[in-house]
Amino acid sequence: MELDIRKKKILQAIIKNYLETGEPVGSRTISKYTDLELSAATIRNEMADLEEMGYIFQPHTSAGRIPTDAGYRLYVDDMLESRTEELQKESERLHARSEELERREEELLSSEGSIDDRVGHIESVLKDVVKMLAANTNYTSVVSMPQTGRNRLKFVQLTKIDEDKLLCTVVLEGNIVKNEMIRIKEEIDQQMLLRLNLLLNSTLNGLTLQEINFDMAARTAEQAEQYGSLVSEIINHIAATIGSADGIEIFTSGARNIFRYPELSDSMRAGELISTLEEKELLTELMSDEETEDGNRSTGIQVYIGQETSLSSMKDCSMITATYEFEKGVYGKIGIIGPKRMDYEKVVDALNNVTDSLDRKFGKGKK
Amino acid sequence: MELDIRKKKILQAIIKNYLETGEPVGSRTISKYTDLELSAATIRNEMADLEEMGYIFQPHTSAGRIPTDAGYRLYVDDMLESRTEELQKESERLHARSEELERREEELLSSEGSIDDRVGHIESVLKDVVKMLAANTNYTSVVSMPQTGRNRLKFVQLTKIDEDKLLCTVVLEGNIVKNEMIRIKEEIDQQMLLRLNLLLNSTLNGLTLQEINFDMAARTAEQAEQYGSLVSEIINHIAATIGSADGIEIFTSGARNIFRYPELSDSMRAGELISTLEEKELLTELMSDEETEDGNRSTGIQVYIGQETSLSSMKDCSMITATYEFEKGVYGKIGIIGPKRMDYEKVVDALNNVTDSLDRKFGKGKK
DNA sequence: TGTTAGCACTCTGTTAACATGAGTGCTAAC
DNA sequence: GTTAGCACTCATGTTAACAGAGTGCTAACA
Repeated sequence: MELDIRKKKILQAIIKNYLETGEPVGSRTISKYTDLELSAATIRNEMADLEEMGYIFQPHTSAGRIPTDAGYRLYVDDMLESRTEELQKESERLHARSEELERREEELLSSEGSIDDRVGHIESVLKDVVKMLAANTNYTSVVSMPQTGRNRLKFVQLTKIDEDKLLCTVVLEGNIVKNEMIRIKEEIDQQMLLRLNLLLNSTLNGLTLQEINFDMAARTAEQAEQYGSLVSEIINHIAATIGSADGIEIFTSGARNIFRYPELSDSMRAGELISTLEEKELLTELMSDEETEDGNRSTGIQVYIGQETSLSSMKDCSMITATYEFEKGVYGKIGIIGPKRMDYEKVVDALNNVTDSLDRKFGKGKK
Repeated sequence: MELDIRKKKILQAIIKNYLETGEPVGSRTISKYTDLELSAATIRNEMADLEEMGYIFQPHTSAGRIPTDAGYRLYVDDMLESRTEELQKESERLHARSEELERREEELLSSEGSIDDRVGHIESVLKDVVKMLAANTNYTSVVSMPQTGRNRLKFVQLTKIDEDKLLCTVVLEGNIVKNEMIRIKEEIDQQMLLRLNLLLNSTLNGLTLQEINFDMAARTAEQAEQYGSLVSEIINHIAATIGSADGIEIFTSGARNIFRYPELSDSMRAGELISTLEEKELLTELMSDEETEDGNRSTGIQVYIGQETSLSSMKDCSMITATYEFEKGVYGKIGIIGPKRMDYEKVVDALNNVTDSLDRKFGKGKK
């Protein structure tokens, strides 16, 4: 069987209607809803075909039709295609369309000082953005802090805080900073500290977690004379620190929006969803900046429908993510989680706007 | 009317029964449940009295009775009293009783190195603890990072990271560390950086946020000669950093446990609760380490029943918090949120155990 | 005077029967 | 290929009946 234009139009009409109402949609509705001027009976025949092709299904005999994941997929792909075309042709119009949204974002993001304060405040900026996004879309939204690709060490520094405490500051490429307080057994003098700092920096600079191994820790420790054991422990700590930076930090907002959608809000489903949002580890996979080279990568928009996320807790959800650039080569992701019948179009627009703003604010230099 | 022993026993029986079943409890049940050997009719009379006194109420005519907040209060206060007595008399038994619980905690908390790694890992330790607590109690649990009382500045350090970036590391009393990346307009040499560090430390050391005002920023800036404007901006950043440290960091776990309790799990209520758990700001008040000097302060256990939290989202919940000591004088709180009919006794025990473990691990030196 | 048995009354939750309405598939006619 | 008509199915909502649990009250009892 072939998916001709008419079938596609009907499918689109079904989906659009279902997105709006959330109710199974019947042939009569479509007959009136579209400009196809077809009777309900005809539509019924076409719908039977569409069902056979796997794009729609009936929740029970004698109910209207609901899109399947495949149906959504088709719809979304079409939408994304026309969206990117549109984007290329007249990106301004896109902005104008959600003008109000953007105005609010601008307001939120613009607050300049004579020092560029962008780096220190990412966390709060992202929290604000994710909050606003959730409030504007009525879906749950999620953002990940920028992730350094390989987490190369850029700079280490030990500082004496108390007689028995050293502060170990680790800066990774992409200017991710981590601290660790280390308690030491015997006091250490400033002179020695300076030497240790030099030693650590010269040895560890530019290395990734994988490259800091037992062997080199031992060799470095040797050079530190009587502080050998201390140094090797410090290196362990540094490795652990880098490792912990590998865990992506994620913020969520608008979890309660789940309850707006009956298909997600029964105890079981909602509980599972809330869990994954709270524990965040499970979201890591979805929010990590993996390198896929499919067509949509250009706009950075990625759509996961139902099972496509491979998280069982999200089998009734869709998720849309977009990538923003923090520093050159350092990306983070921002996403929206909603019911499968979410307003994909609106969400894609909203995410595009947000990432534009973030890119302007952070990455690609302000306009 | 007087609350004699018999009435108290009946009230206790009602509450105990309600905690177990979650159903309104009737006179017949009590007549059998207690060792008072009274007929249902008698109990009914007493219950009418208890209702008049405001300790119990009927959800509707011809239903059993449910405790009011006042009823719970009475019950909890009695329980806490006997608990602390018991604690003083034979604290070992208490430990033995929840032996299994404690074993798990110990396992979780004990992992020693030759460097004392306690400081760097609080965050992960607390996350583990809160997770375990939620899993063991089947309630939602919450923990706050240690809060420095007044957030005095202990140490500042500027470090050059790139030509145009300084890393500003701020250490507050209680060894809370904060970083901020500052982008500067013109490069600065090491010599000058050293001087700025000295200047900043000598000026700001020991100050709280309140004490860092515009006036002194100006005076300090003067001393920095051509870097005056830079210094005053840096001071602003430092102030902001301290300010942000005032915001308590809170982790939650087991939010989904809300759905175990029907009285919390309808969309409205659950949504509101999830929101306050997600946004955390609202919890700040409850989790901040204010100095009350009521009796229960000794054990650090605090119980909020229903409206007592003053959060409307938690009007159907109870919350129990306990205080743990991180460093001398630096406390954090750990708490449990559940339905009003939660198992107060079990939760108090669990919290006592957890804070004991944390104190042993962090504060009062390992045993 | 405190306690108890008995009884009428109230409210909830469940079940069954029934009507309604939306939607389908199929057939026959256009 | 399209449409009108019709019988059939299924979910939903309403109503009535009924059992069960619990109360308050009264009268009897120790």
